[in-house]
This record gives sequence, structure tokens and C-alpha cells, in this order.
Amino acid sequence: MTDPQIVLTERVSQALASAFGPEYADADPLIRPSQFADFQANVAMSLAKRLRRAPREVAQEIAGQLGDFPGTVEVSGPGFLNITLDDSWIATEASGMLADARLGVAQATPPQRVVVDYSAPNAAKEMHVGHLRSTVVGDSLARTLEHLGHTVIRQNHIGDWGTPFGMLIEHLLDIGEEAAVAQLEAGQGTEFYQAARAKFDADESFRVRSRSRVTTLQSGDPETLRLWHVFMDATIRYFEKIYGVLGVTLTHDDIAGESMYNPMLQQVCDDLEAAGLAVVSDGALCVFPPGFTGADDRPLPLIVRKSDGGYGYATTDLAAVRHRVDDLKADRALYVVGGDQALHFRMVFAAARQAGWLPDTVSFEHVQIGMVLGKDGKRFKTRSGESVKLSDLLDEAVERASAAIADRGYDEATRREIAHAVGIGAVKYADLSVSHDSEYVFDFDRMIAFNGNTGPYMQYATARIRSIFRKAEADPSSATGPIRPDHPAERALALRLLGFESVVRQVGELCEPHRLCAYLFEIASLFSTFYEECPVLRAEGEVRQSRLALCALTLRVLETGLDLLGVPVPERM
RNA sequence: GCUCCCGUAGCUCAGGGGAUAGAGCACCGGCCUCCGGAGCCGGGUGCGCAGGUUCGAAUCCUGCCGGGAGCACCA
Repeated sequence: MTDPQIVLTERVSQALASAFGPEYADADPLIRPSQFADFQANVAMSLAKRLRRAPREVAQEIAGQLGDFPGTVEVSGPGFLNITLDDSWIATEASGMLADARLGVAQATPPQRVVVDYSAPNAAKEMHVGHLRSTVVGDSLARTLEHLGHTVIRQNHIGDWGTPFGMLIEHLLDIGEEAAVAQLEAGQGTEFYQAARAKFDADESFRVRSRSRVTTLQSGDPETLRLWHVFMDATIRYFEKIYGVLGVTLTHDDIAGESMYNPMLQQVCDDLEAAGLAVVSDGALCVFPPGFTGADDRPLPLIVRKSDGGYGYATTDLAAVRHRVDDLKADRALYVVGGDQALHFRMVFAAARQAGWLPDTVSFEHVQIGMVLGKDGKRFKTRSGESVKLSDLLDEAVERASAAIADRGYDEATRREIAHAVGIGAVKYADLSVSHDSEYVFDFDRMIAFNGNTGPYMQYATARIRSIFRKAEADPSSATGPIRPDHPAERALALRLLGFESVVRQVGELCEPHRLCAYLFEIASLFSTFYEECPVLRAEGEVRQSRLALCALTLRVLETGLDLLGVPVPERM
């Protein structure tokens, strides 16, 4: 446990208990970074009323109870406790952090089983940058939760079922399996879909064939199922190619598509009816979870069986809830899905709670992904109004990165490798560095810049540190300190490095990777100042040892953090 | 019409009730015999509006204005 904010929270909590009694032990000490000291505790003011005493007096009392405290505490203003940590404490903790394989990040106790539902491309719809964002954010959350010691169960809820598959299969038959597979594997799924759609809209006989194909598909006709597999296998190969390019941890085993839930849908409806929760309205079987109204103040239905007898995605999602709770034994589930589905998930979760399928002890959360916008402030599209193909977008990122490092004298293979890491890293970092639910403007020039809170800047910071070690002809792992932060720039960097644990924990709890980005950017900035003011290789003896160790610790925090984000880190660039 | 989200610097975005609201980009000015100048240091502008709760509000509540999304058989 090296994180000062966590350490201070514990210390001040103890002081609260011994000063005012055990019933105050769980009051949040409100430790915050301070502009007047290293940290400040704001708890005295919030407790003053409850204690019926003057805030400053309360603050004095707390300060008095902080016995062998590794720093100085003073009461300031209306009752702030300004806390300055001893240099020696920072030195010891930083050195200990460097020696710790986990960089001070404790394993969660108890570990949870966390389902992370992300990416979820739809085989029968256009794949767009929103899927990219869900993929990137979800993957980062999965990595982070795993690092915190939780058991993460990735679920790629791909769209592989539904009425559009009738026309998709008929179109596949029309153009021939071989041609269809080639087209789908090449990432032309959108074109494939649009061609099928066009025929469906224009050609009556095609429409009839498509509808009857849906029926044979749903009835489990072997030949139709075979064709469906041909279509889906090719499509999934394309998805997985993209995942490979992106460096995403999703594998084939994580695929849990909509079709998987088919056998459970009937049961979902039966159980809801038996429980008296589902009723027929306008011919459709509906659940009306309380508190949801739509137009005209009418209760809003969650349609679990359509009037034509078919099932929609509400039924599938309810089946998924049961599967995740009952079979996957989830303590928590994160749905990393577009914000436009917020109402849907609120209703699904509410209905599942009503049905008793989702116990209060289990937390289901919709991690809302905001829309990606073009420079015009509208949904991100190409000049011609088409949705942007992901592979094209990633190619362009890599091309731009390649151009940016063109004059650095790398051989072709090395250059390609670095350009890939920089380009992909830039795109992923851009998705991760803003809060997941905010809409943001997609801008290649900004995300691929080597300045600012960008992927390339973070990668550059690590490359520069590695360069120091190359010049020193030493491996970072050989720099073991001890760390003695004497210079203000060293002290500021070391102190902030100690905050790694609480940031990682926050990301896991709040599902907000952008906090990690902001932290790493702070570290990189502090390192730049240190780098400018504290020569490493020209220093000698203990100072040199300390500075090399500080470099090594910074490098590991940056690399570990970037790994949790899923951003690749080239050794040089 | 109803519900949810958003409105912070010229632009793109941070700000889990705390002291004087931050960063990047852009703009201006310094620093180069420097371990990667893709850098460092400094400079100024802002919480949509009006109320309320609080010792204290960008943050919580209400109303209004302005933008976005969703709202019965697509997923």
C-alpha cells in the first residue's frame, strides 16, 4: 500500500474514530490534492455540524490524533487540514513501489466475477466508429478489472440473428458462396448488406424468398443453418482481423451472439407470463416495468414477443441477463454499449429485477458510449455521407503515423512496426482519453499529434526514457534505487507516481478509463520537467542511481498504464 | 408531447460539495555548447440564464433558454 491518498484516508479515519468515537470511523475523510500542500482533508467542515463544534476546533482535534504521522499537518482557513508528506516517506514508498511487481496495486478482496459486454458488431448492419469505441473502451475496462484481480468474463454479443438474415442468406445464394465469403472476409459487409437491402426493397420475388428463408432459418432447417454458418464464419473472420489489428483481447471464445439465446426465449416469455408480469397488448406480449412512460403518457412496453410470434432484442437481452447471473455467476456486469440504448437497458434491467432474475446483490451497469462526431458536429461520416469503414480508418491512422516518422531513418520493417503502434495507439487513446459517455469530435490531426494528451505523446515519453537507459547501457530493471527525491521536480514526480493505485481502482469502480489517461499525461508532463531540470546520466553516485530508478519507475507506470488502456508501446519511435 | 444526456477559454476536452476552475491546441514572449527541441519556463481569456439548498455549488434541487438522443413490435 503505497498510494498516499489511500494511506491518508486510513490514517485520518483512525484519527476520527479515536477523537470522536467509533461511529465516526466510516466518515469519508475527504482527502483531496491541494494547492497549498500535498493533500488536504476536508472532513472537519463536514463533521462540524454533526458534532456541534467549530470546524477549526474539529480540525485541531483530528490533527492532534494523528500520532506518528509521516508528514506535517496544519489547520488552515475555515478548517482545512493541510497535509505535507515527509520527503523520506516519499523516498521509502517510491523505492518500495519500484521493488513491487504490481507497482503497489493491491489485488481486490474479494475478487468479483465481472461480465464485460463490449464491441458487439452486428453482422446485418453497418459497423461504424461507435463499435470501435465500444471495443476500445470495453477492452480497457476488461484489462483493468483483470489487473485488479477480478475474474473478467468477456462477452461479445454480436448481432448474428434476426429477420435481416433471410435476405442476407438469399443474397449469398444469389452471388454464390465463394464470392460472398470473399466479400465478407474483406470487410465489405456493409456493401453486402446494402445490396441485399436494395433487392429486398425493389424485387418482390426476392422479398418472398427472404421471408420464407427467415422461417426456415428459425425452424432449424439444416441447409439454411449451414448457409447461415458460412455467412457468420466469414463475417467473424473479418471482425477478428480487425481485433488483431487493434490488439484487442477479445477471442473467438468470447463470442456470445444473439443466436446463442434462441433456445431460452420461449422460456423467458413463459416465465414472465407465469409470474404475471407479461401481458398481451395489441397482439404483442409485453412487460410494463413501472415508471416508464412514452408518448401520450402511456405505459411503455418492453415487447418480449412480437404480434407475429417472433422475438426481438428485449427477449434476447433478458435471456442474457439470466445467463450472466445464473450460469456465469456474475457479481457485476458492464454493458459497454451506445448511449442511445439507455432507455432499453433501463427497462430490461428493471424487468429482470421485477422477475427476480437480477438480485440486488448483483450490479448491472450500462457504460454508455457517446456518439463520435465529424468536424461538422454531426454523426461521423465520410465526405460523401457514407459511414466510415473501420479498416479504412485504421489504415489511414497508420499511414499518417508512418508519414510522421518518415524522416527518422528506420528501415522499412521497423518503420511499419512503429507506424502501426503509433497509428493504432493514437486512435485508441483518442477514444479512451475523453469520458466514455461524451460525444467527441473525431480529428486525425489532433489524435495523431505528438503534443498534448495523445497516444503518440505518451509513447514518446516512454521511448525517451528507454533512450536514457540505452545510452547508459543499462536495463531499466537493473535500476533499483534507492530513490531519493531531493529536487522539487523529483519530489513532484515521485509523489504523483505513488498515486497510481487509486487511479487504477477508480477506473475499475467508475468504468472511466479517461482518468487513467489524464493521470498518465500528468506523469509524462512531470517527467518532462524532471528530465529538463535533473540530468540523469551526467549525475554521479547515489544521485545517478536515484534518478535512474525514478526513470525506471516512471517507465513502468507509463507502460503498465498504457497496457491497461490497450495502447501499444514501441521501444523506440 | 414525455424521458434521458449535454451546455466550462477562440477550438477540443477535464473537473467523484471545498480555498484563486484546469489541460492540450491556437496566439505572444523567454530558454539551445541540452541524457531525443516531437522539449522546458512564463503570459489571458470562461462555468447558457434565473432562483434555491449549504459554512461553501461548475458540481446537488427547481424553472427557463439552447443542442443531442430515445420514446410498441429493427437490433
